[in-house]
Amino acid sequence: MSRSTEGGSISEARERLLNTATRIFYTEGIHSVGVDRIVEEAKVTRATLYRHFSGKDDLVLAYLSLADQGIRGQVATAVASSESAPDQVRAVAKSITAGIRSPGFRGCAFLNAVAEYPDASHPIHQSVMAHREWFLNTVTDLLAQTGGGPADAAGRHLVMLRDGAMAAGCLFDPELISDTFLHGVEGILHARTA
Amino acid sequence: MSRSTEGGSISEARERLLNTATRIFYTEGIHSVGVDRIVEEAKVTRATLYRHFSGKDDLVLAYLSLADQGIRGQVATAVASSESAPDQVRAVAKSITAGIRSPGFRGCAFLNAVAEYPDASHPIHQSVMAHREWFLNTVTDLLAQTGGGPADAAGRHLVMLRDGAMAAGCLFDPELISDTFLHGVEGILHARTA
DNA sequence: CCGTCAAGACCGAACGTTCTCCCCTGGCGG
DNA sequence: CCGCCAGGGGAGAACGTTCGGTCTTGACGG
Repeated sequence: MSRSTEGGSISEARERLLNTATRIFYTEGIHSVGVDRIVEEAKVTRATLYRHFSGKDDLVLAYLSLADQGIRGQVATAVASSESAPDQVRAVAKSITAGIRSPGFRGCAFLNAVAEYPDASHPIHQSVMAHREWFLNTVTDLLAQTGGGPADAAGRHLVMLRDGAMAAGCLFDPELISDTFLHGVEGILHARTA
Repeated sequence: MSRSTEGGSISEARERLLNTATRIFYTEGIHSVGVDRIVEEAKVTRATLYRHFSGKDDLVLAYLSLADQGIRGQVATAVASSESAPDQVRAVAKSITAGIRSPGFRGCAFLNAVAEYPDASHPIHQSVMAHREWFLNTVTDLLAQTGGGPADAAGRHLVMLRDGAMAAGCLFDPELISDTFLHGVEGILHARTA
């Protein structure tokens, strides 16, 4: 476990910092927590934080980048789990509801972040936009493979449903939200394969 | 214009304060703006703010209450504009897309606020929840009047679509979002009246 | 020797909040 | 008519705390 070979540029303190920041930013928001909290709970000093990140914004960017990687992996796993395009869409939808049902779910990290950074020129806002663009393209491509012509409208429909499910998933019964979402996805699929 | 009779308990400074707070909180978020900004742009002094509100949180609550009143009025107008239940749902949906299309749209004031106040015990969080409960009940009642049995699932579906449309409306082309949303609403209606 | 980290002092600025002082206006009693 | 005063509002200083960020010192280990 202490094997830090292979490149070796990975700092253990940096990892603790990023994990702590991820947990706190996700559950409590960004503007409302100061670097003191993160530094304290990560058991590092301020100097260590600023040695690894250029500032708080950079830490937030790293947090979102980590979340982005996680979701991309999750989608890739879901797509790899099925053969047919419709089932791949269903698998992606199921992975979303799995997140909504999981304890500690606090909504979409990206939607939450963009609510705190409305300025479109801000790097954090742009990071959110980039993630959303990737996700829209990914599900649109997936839907296109189900046949039934251009999937742009269906892709937007699916993303809209996902955004609503993610936003409400921590404000309402997660089971009902998940059921409603999956039902809506089946509707989108049915409209294309019918 | 200076006629301030009739009760006269309405303070002109308070109104300026609340309007300014509404504009700034909605467009820039809550935690990221200080009372100094609001006080300055409302052309009042800090003392005046604290004479009318018990603190910043109270001002935020008043902002959300104002937004709540606005939306309730908007829904009431939409419902009154049509005779049949399906057309009333369409009218409500159109009023939502009108908001999304309007310049300066920054998403749902309540979803944005709750992203900054994840703590369920916080009064601001609870204020958002109360608004959302009212909205869900309202659209569920409306859908129930279209016939087709219990409308709980349809109501949740509609709210989910609305949440997604409001969340993405300021992150993507508002016209495409509006079209996608209205198309989804027609789908919900079609499933009930078919 | 050099990079990493702990520990903590320190900075200027902004935070939410409270304070005092004074002006202005309107109502009321003498 | 006049004097008084209560109260809303403006102006601004100041409160103590926290913010994000920098700096120093010294211990440890490759």
